[in-house]
Amino acid sequence: MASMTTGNTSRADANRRRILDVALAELLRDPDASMDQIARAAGVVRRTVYGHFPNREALISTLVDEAVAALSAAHTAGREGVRDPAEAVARSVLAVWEIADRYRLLVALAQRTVTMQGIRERLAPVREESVRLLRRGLDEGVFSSPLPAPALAYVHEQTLIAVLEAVNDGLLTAREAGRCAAVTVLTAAGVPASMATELVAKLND
Amino acid sequence: MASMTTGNTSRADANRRRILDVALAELLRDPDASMDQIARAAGVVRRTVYGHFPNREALISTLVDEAVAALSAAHTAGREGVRDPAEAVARSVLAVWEIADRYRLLVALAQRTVTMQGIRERLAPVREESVRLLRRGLDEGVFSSPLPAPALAYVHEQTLIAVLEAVNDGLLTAREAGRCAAVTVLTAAGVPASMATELVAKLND
DNA sequence: ATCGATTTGCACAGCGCTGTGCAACGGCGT
DNA sequence: ACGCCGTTGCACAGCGCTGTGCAAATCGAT
Repeated sequence: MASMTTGNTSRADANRRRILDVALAELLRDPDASMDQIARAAGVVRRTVYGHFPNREALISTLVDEAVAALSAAHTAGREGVRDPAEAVARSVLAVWEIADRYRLLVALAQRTVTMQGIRERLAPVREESVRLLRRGLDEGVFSSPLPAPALAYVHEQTLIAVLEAVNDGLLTAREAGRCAAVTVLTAAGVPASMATELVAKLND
Repeated sequence: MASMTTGNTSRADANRRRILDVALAELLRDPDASMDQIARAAGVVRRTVYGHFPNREALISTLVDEAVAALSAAHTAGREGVRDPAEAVARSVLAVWEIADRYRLLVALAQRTVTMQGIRERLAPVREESVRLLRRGLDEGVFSSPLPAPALAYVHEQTLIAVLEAVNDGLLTAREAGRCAAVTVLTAAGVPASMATELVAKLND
């Protein structure tokens, strides 16, 4: 058991991975899910989870780190080498959509003051990038909103969450949802609906 | 103490009212705030709260009932006798804005599976009205969105939350925020930005 | 079959929260 | 000054969760 923290057997690794995956799903369902709920959902006993993570916070922290990394990558990949802010936002949304569940967890956890304040800090860089992009769009007149860029970023974020929830409730198929989300985010930013749909349609080749 | 639940002394009533008000604020800050936190924030001992409400759920339930009533009233008042869906939505948003904090609590609690599932039920009627209004706007071509009406309702809701949070973070003054929220909701629904700003400006006389 | 790594089962102490009982204390009107 | 009603302080049992210790069982590979 001592080497579980350092050494790497395939068995232990697989379990650790599965615990993390299940924990993501479980925390998505209930942000205050207990270690026992997570363990049982992973087909494992509570004591085993403590073999892989010293405490609850460490588990969540690992999850958050992975999510932030994925989000950051998606966000960056979406907007690199793109001049048009609208297109950058659209690409970014489509990219983030691929890791929607992890994004959702981040937002859900960031809202709870209890869970962690460190999340906001770890999330800050990618949020700032988002704000910069929106501000550029606002300045160039591509976007149009009475809201300042940081506030628009909140709208951007919550819009994604809203569409996510719609998919969750079966109101939308997962396939069309990504494009819908992109179009909605753009129109919320003040891009004419026709222009937004056309742009997003073009991105899917 | 027995008559605290039935009889009405001014003292007890004032306390009860203050407990409810403080509980609203406290639960807004942390949806899982303990009875002790709420009591102390209200300048009262925990035992006293149990004198007014038999248990935690009863307290929250009262809060929810009040909030649903206020929301329902605001929502109805906003759209009665208005033919244009866009104007109805705008008026509704402005009306809801007056009870923003209670609305926020409702949404926050509705998201937690733990707290109550009854909230969704009590919230369902007003949500359905919202969906109907959005659907009418979609059908009449006033709104334009790739999203079906129920999904658009989610976007509507989360957009309000986003602007609320922006105000909370000092990115917006409370005065301008209402109109900003209305404009943003409309543009998210596909109403051209210029038309949305003009309409909302007109509503403030 | 055996060894080492891993998981399990159980027991435990500790913490914070809920809800209740009860006696004492407070203000306020008469 | 008295009585009423609300409030307080304290004590208590119960619950669920966390994190840890330890011995037994189990799995995988040699």
